[in-house]
Amino acid sequence: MKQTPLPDSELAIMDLLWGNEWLTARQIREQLYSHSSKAQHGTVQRLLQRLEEKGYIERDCSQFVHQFRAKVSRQNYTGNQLEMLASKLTAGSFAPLITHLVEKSKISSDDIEQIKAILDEYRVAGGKND
Amino acid sequence: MKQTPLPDSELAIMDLLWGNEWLTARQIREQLYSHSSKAQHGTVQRLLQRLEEKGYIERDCSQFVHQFRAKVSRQNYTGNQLEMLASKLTAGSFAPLITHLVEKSKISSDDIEQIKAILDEYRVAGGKND
DNA sequence: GTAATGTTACGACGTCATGTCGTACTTATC
DNA sequence: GATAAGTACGACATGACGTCGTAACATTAC
Repeated sequence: MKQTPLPDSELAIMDLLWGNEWLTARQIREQLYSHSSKAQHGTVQRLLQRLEEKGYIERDCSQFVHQFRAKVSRQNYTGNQLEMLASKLTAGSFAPLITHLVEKSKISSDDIEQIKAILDEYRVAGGKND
Repeated sequence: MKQTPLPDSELAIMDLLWGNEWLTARQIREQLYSHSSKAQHGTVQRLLQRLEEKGYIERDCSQFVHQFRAKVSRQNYTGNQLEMLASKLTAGSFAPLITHLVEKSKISSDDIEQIKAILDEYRVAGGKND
């Protein structure tokens, strides 16, 4: 499944769906466009439709009022985007990125500890391959 | 300096400039458009112009034939893109990204060792906070 | 010096993604 | 049946991208 980057408007919807499963179009609209009480009904419907076409969400049509739920998890999406970025910019190697980020202090100490823990755990649990 | 993501055509040029400093428009054109011997002169010029406007490259106009060089390093650009991705998708934290990559074995063992080394060195040397 | 060649500068355009709305149709409620 | 709420989707304005063409200019060859 080719995961093209999502435009902001669609990502906003995914954000909601990643936080609550089974939302209706109305619920989404009320959270994203609560202000202007115009006809943005169509807008949300359109975005949902596009997200469905792309395979990012699924729809329960069993009721008259459809329900929507994320089909691709945030982790999955985020990971894929990261991968694409890395393969596009650094031939797939991440070490240079991390180096840069660490040097620029862009990674918080918290994050560093967490990442170290992750890597350690991997070594213990996973062992090597390739 | 706001680093918007570069379109593919401009990224291709950056790729060249990240590998060789001071290229001329002609050299770039010959590597990117060697085939169709049409009038893509203008294309490369245009792209170079846009890259310059965005601050990604600089131009030496002292000679009639201008020379171009990357002003933003690959590391810098890549790091920024990664940052933007993280802030957009994971509230700025990198740990989830790394987790995903490790779990999917997208990071090579080599990379893991390198990253661990980087983080260790940081802890010893830097000891920052924020 | 004039013509021919190579170069820069940039306006313009077709195409496509994005965000948006409007309208037509469908189902539920009364 | 009439009204309200919802879905389906065509349409459009805007802007980014990749591209070219042409005008203006410097350099080289005659």
